[in-house]
Amino acid sequence: MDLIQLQAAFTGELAAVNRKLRTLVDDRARDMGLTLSRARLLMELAKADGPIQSDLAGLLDIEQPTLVRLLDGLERNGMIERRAVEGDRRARRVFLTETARAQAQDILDFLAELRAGILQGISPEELETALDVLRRTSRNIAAGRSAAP
Amino acid sequence: MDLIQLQAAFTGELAAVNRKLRTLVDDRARDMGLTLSRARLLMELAKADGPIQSDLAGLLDIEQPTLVRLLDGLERNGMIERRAVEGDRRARRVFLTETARAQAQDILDFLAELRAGILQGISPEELETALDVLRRTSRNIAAGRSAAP
DNA sequence: TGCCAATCATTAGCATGCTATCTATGTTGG
DNA sequence: CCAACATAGATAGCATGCTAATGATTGGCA
Repeated sequence: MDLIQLQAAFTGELAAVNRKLRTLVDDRARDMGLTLSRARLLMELAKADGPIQSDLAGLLDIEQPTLVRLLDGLERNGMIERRAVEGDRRARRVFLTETARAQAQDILDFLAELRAGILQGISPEELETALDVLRRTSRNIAAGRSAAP
Repeated sequence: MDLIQLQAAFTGELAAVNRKLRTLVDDRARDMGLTLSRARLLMELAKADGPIQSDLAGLLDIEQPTLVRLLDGLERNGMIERRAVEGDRRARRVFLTETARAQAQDILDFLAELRAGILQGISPEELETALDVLRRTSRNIAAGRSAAP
């Protein structure tokens, strides 16, 4: 396989794994009222509760409108709440509700188990290399975006 | 970094790269009337023209309804056409139009160049390892899905 | 001080994923 | 032979991504 084909195979497989991963999580976590994106958001709040929405979007690396809809869903589910910020009437802080806080550890455990399952048989060294490749790809994409706007 | 954290970082970065990649392609290819998904479809047809829709969905590893909408869009753009199959009135074959066929090589070149750009500085060995990790992850997910339905 | 640009959240509208269902057609076994 | 099952495509409806545009505040500078 030459480099061109290898690169094509890599990007193709990247997209495929992503679709499968999302489908798997959405399927497995439906009972908990979760999806992959929602779980990521809750994990972030479990680490640091109470960010304002624009900071949270930055942490999750998604755009604000995407976050707004995620929050709308989680708020309807009673898993998060938005609270006013004193001193800035534009902004709102996001907090886990008590219910969600009680579930948070279960969700984290569930996700860790799921990850261990789908990555079983892959050595730490291989994983480290793959992670490094992904990170450099991320940086290359970011550089390419800003270079030719 | 212990294994648990490594696994979490890997799946997180996987999702992030995917989002960025899709955004990049959608941005860069807009002029050509393309998105990442549409380009994948056209590439497949450039390799082998005229599959019936369900086979094409299998090749692209997406579900039939997803394919139907992709085809609807490409058909509106005049890039593909659906033709009746003699001997089976349920099925339809998908072909590139002449216009799209003329563009196909440009699109393939464009994508190859884009891939080379975002993967620059990554050695074939690293890429091979990363690809292998992705493929094994895919298989693990597939196995997990069928194991506990 | 008072206006204008930046910031925060939201809404609207498009593109892709998915599952669940529907219609039409084909195939097969009793 | 025809009823039941299988297969092809399409439709509906949900969840997430995005960009563009709106509305409400805020803050800074002439």
